[in-house]
Amino acid sequence: MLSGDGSFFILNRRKFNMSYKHLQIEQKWRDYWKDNETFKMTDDPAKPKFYALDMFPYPSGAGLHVGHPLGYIATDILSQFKRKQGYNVLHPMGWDAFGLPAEQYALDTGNDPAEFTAKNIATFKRQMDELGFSYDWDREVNTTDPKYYKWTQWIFIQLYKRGLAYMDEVAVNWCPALGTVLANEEVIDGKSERGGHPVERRPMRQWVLRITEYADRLLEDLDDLDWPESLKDMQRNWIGRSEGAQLTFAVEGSEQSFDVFTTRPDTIFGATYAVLAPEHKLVDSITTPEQKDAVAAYLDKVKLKSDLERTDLAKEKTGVFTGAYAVNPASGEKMPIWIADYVLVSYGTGAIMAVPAHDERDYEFAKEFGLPITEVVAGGDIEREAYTGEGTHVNSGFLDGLGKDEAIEKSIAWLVEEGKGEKKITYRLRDWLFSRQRYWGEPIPIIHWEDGTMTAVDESELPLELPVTGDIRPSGTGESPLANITEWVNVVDPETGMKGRRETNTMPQWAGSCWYYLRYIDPKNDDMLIDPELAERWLPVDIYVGGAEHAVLHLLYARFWHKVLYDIGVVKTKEPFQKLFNQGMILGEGNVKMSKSLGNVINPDDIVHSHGADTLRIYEMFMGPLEASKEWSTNGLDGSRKFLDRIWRLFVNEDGSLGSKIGGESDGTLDKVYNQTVKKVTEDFEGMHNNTAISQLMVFINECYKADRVPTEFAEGFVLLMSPITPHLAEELWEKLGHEGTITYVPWPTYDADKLVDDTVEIAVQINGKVRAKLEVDKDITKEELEKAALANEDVQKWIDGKELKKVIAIPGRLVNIVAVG
RNA sequence: GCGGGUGUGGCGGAAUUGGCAGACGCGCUAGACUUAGGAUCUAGUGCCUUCGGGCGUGGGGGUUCAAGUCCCUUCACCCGCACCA
Repeated sequence: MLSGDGSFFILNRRKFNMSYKHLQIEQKWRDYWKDNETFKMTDDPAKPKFYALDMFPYPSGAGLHVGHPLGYIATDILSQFKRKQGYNVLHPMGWDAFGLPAEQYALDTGNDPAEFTAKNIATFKRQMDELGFSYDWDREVNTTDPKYYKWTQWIFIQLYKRGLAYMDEVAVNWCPALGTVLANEEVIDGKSERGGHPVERRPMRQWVLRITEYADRLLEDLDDLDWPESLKDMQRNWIGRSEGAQLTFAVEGSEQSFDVFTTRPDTIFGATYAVLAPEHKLVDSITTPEQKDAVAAYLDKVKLKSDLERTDLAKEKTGVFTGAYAVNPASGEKMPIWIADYVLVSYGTGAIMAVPAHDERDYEFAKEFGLPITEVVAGGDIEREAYTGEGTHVNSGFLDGLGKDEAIEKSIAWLVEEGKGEKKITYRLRDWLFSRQRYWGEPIPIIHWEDGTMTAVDESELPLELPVTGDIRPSGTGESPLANITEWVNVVDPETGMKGRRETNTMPQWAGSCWYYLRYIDPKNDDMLIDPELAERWLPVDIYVGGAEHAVLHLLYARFWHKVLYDIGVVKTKEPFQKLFNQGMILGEGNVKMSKSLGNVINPDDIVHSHGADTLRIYEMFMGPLEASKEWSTNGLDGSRKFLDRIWRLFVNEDGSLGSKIGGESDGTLDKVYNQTVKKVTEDFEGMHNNTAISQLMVFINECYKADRVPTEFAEGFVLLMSPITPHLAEELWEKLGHEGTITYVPWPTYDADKLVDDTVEIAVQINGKVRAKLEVDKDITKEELEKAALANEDVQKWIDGKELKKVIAIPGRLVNIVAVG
């Protein structure tokens, strides 16, 4: 629509009020704010603080689309609202700028990812400015800036020093054809997304963060957070705490043994076989010579399956017998040891005791391979299916006759006594795979020495900068492209002369976003991550708004780092984000996702041009509740613009002077609706119910149109109420009302509760629950008087004539309900 | 399968503790103004109706003087997790 005949704009000039020139007005105030540094935050300890945070974006090449600003508008409204309420507001923005797309783009075009990123950031920033966001750009952070990632690296070193960062052999997606390791999302159906080459699981030495050590605290501290319950549940499920027992099984005829984890140690007498995950380290050593070939064949088959496929193809159980047996510590029976991929190496101990009578998966497997099934809990029919319900224990020796909870307790006590097991808590949460074999990320500040030791880079040498290079192609060895930059990789200890090699892995995109909310508070501090006094004043974040797609990973990782920083005394709060809000999505017309391929992406630049930034802001808030997914509607957008036109016509005459209705003292006409509006808008902004706040503002304007005049006090109050939503329009009207300078810090209007109620109220009278009449009565009427008045009413008389009155419920201020029969 | 959520006019959505369902906007209808109207202003707009009224918040049942709201049951859709021992 920006190309060609330009008819779109001609159309819109006719469609909308010509005297409300949004392009001029919006530009004028953007310039004013910039020239006067209106939104620069100066910390005033005398004021209460408010920290409104958005999830900062990845600056992609595509720029913003209309879905992006939804949450940003909401936090901006809250920020502008709080400023007027006398808060010191911290409302910053920054860039999560490391990440794969820039690296891919650089590979494709031969450009430097840093240049590409800088260009994208400039576009995002321009777009945000044009939407009138009140960010303090002096506090902008950029995760790819060495001054910023100096501290990301510093945090890594603290993790390393505390034993929370370690190296381990982890299976990764290795693509031999591309010579690189792929992220899970780059692997589709076992093939590489780029080129469709085969991908295999291959163990490599990786950095891992010990987040599991914080699992309990991450779980417990959720309780006190003001987050959506569904999101807290997602985190709880992700952490997946599970109580049970760990017990040891001896392998018959060998010195070896293996541990299993079970939540049902009480069913131990029903364990008729054991299963190891294919990757279990005992697999090789216990397999008997006769079974070697079968086991090898099975392992080959499994290796080609990705994690996803292994779970997808869940219908049929597969497995192979090792030839070895374990001994059931309770019954003394021999249990064949099998290998099957329904047991995951990454959960528990990677091995299970199978109780087919009381576990659906074990039951299926036992049926498939003809393994024995022994009932130990009565109540089901194990001929037909596994019984997982409650029941009395049978065939279980000393557990016979007990119920589930008692049996669990007693079995654990017995295991402990016999030295064969113990109580154990297991988590679904796994340690965090932290290294990436990529160029465009924070270098991990570790040096591997030729004597086999490794050390962290000295903190005084940070930041360890990412070397600029023209060649960021994969090294081909599975190492990151940094491995090719010999002058960077190779180091010599100046004191001992020992040679070493820098870690070539880089950090994942999550790293920089784990702590950015801290840096906004003290963005230019070169001596420490954050000044402790400032941290104490500004934390926790009062409101954090972002998409639900980050419900688990980002929010869990950031909480983890925050707790580590708490432990080392950097911050004084246990949690970073006290209150969190997930905004919904904006869908294209037809309720489909906006996407390039569908061609239904709406670019905010176009709307800012055609309708104005204020229209876009108010429309996105008026569409519906912030948390809901909503369909974009051009008609709805026009409606929002019409509302602004309506305001403009009320406040401004054709010749640009202050509207002729505006001015003077109140004659009482608008008192009630004005005070209601102040009350509702104030409460709604506080609770982020911006859609209903706007509807109340519309009600007020409708009433103004019906009134002869709008007193100055109400006109000014209204402009203040509008200003967080439509800041440009509000500034312009504020000026028309005769004020100089910005409206930003003008105190928020208050309401007079006495003006909210009339002297008389309308009361509905129901007969048998149906409204049959309305009464106009004094607001302070008593219950008895109300009842009398209702029964005396003509319409009511008509309805109850000849009937027996069973009961009359009269509630002053609400209604009267008369129960009559006959 | 497990966990969480949502179902209200033609459409987006409002409705404190259970107390007049449908605020506000879009759309639609009529009138006014007008050379003109996709502008503006005013009024109307849940459905049915024999004009008395009746029926209405996904369906069925219940509690209550009173249910969109509470309880039971059922259906549909959405989100997350998914062989987690």
